[in-house]
Amino acid sequence: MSTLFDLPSENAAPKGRHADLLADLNPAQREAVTHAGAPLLVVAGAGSGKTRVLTRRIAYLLAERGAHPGQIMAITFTNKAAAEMRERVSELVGRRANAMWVSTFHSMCVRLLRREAKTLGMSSNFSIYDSDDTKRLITLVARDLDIDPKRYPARTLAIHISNLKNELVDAESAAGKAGNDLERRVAEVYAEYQRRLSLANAMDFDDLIMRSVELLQVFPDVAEHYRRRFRHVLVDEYQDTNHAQYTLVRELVGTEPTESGVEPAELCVVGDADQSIYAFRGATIRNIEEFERDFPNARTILLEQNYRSTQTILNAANEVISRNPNRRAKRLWTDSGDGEKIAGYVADNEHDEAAFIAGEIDALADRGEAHYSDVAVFYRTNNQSRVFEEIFIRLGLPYKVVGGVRFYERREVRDMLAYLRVIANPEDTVSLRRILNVPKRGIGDRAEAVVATHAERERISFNAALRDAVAGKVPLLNPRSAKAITGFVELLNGLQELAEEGAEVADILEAVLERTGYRAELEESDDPQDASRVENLTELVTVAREFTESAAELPPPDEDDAGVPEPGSLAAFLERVSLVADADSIPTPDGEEDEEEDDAGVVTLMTVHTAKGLEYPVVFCTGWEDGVFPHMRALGEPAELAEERRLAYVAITRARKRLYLSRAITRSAWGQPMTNPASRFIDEIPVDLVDWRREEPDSSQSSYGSPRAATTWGRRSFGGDSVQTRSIPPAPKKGWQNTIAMKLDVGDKVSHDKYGLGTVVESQGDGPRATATIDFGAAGKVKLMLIGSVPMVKL
DNA sequence: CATTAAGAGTTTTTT
DNA sequence: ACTCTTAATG
Repeated sequence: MSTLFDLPSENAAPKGRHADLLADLNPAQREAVTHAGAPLLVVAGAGSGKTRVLTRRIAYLLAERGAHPGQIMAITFTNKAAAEMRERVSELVGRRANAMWVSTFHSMCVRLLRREAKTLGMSSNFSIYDSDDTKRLITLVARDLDIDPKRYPARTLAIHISNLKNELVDAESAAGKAGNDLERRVAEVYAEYQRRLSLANAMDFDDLIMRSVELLQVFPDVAEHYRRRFRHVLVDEYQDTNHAQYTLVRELVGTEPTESGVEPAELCVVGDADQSIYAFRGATIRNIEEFERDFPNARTILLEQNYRSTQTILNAANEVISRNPNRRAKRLWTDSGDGEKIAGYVADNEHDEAAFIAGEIDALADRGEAHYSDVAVFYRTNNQSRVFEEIFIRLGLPYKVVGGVRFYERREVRDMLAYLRVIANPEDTVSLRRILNVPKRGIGDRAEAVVATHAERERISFNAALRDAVAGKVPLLNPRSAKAITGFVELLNGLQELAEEGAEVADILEAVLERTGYRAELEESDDPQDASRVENLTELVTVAREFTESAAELPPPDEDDAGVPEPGSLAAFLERVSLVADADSIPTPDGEEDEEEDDAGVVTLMTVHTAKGLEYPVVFCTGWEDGVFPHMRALGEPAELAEERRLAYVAITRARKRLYLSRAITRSAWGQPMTNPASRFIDEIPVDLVDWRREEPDSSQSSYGSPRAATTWGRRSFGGDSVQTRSIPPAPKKGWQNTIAMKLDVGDKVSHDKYGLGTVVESQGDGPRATATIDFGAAGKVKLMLIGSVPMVKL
């Protein structure tokens, strides 16, 4: 049916199409779409129609320049962006779009590596380790290498190894370049980590890129094959590429003709250095800044016209970002007018700030000026979401927090995925060790260590060592543990059989949940968290079910996609969940996603990072305080401060019509109230753009000694006017008493709920770090922290 | 081996 | 304040 519909339009006269594709573009956009030949950099300011340019360009390549869809590769950073691009191109060119490679860097590399696994001498069914798996493996490695986990935590080692991989430095060169103790340790761990990854038939996220680069560099014939095929390479969010990704792009398109005369492919990258907010993950704006140097003859097109925000909002954004040094000049403008002023609010504390925002949202909704779904609240760090949640719940404001702990990062989900991964790849040691004793089945640390040592000594995999344990070939193992391991191995065998018989992923999952007793354990528990865990697992089964069902509708795989998993298979499912991070969808302003309740939708709460790429009619930027935003850790580092400023720029430019900026004078952090000055970014916004609804109370007034709240209270008592309510100092919260450390001196007597009566024999420090050593007589001497809810009282 | 207490560390996180 | 990982103890 639909083919009949599609075909004529695809073959329609190019002229008609041509006009359609370019008609509603501005001159710069048009040029970006039609430019041919030399490498092209499109510097696309926020809201300047970047995605439109990319999709039109692809459509134009197909319609006007005789490109075949199979010759097009478009690379993004997120699955969401890839899906959107594919969809929008499909709207323009129909199902021909299926032959294009539109994917994230990582999916693209996985596809490449699975197809070419043989060339690299590996198996194409490798597992993909995410940062959690990576950290676990590094922990194991570091422990085996006797590295002090206090001095070199796995997290630190993982970050360093990741950075090295992003710079395409292998373990050997890392060892050669190591100039201090940390670097030598990192190099040592790096080498062993790689060895263990390969033993587990696994690659981490960074390997996907690095090995792909290696593939193209070491095997010129492979590189040529893909260059011959992909004549057009488009890269989105180019400012977020790291060195490895940059090199990958370079290898893909090539810089000069190959020996057999294949010309470099046509490259088009789109990005905005001002929106680079992932330097902490290895992204380098160098790549976009030096594009013209990297690719001689490159053409650069600047998109400055904005189709999203009011000029007021753009002016604020322009002013803030202009403070960044060494920046290429760029000024966003719009022809849609100034709009309203930015609303500012200075709150006494974070609760006051949240109350103001909730009230404001409520008022906007009442006046019919905005649906809840038009509104977003941004904060710098995830922990700031709590106060908003508290007050939104109290007021019954519908909201959704985006981000935080993601679905696929929840423990129960990861446990289940670990089972699936072991079923698909028994050599996946990290997953295997994760589920070894989950749920508890009597295989403790001791038994695990014995098996691991056996594996190491016999130079066999952990999986093989487990099977040795079953066969009684691990002498140091006590019989009880051996029996437990036998049970576990039999369980796995049964599940593997099920998978080999071709059971659906969802059914395998069900079998795991039943046979392991995982579900039963959660259902028996009376911890309310476990109830939601059961729900998450049910959700996971549903996801798996839908995954298999929708696989049937997928286009047939590429003819030379050997090694790429069968659609709908277990391997395909695992690949999907490894490379797709967000199951939680972000509510959209037009609410096409979940429009369950009334038409008003929900308010969206998220970090500024998460907000990149989104837009909302009404935006609340909260916590604009020095120390919060910009973050304390950025204050002393010019480079980091510049990144914070880009973050601020991203935040401001998300707003279409109304922008609110707020800050709190005091905010509790780490249990202690902190007084923060206004964010320097606020001072960078011209004063005439902001309408301050409330400013900082004049401190000279209150410094006269008489508490200002007390005086105003008495006088206003008859009017019932609540103007002053916000100035009333917040009532001390209950929790405060507990957060202040107990003051104990040597000789003091105490009573502890658990240890009973005791005498302080030593006291160290004060404040939140205070500790005391107390002699409880028969119960012995105990060193206790005095913070928090110590179940102890001073007598 | 499992349960509990102490300790340490808390920015952001597209894959 | 809070959460998670490691140490001590039943």
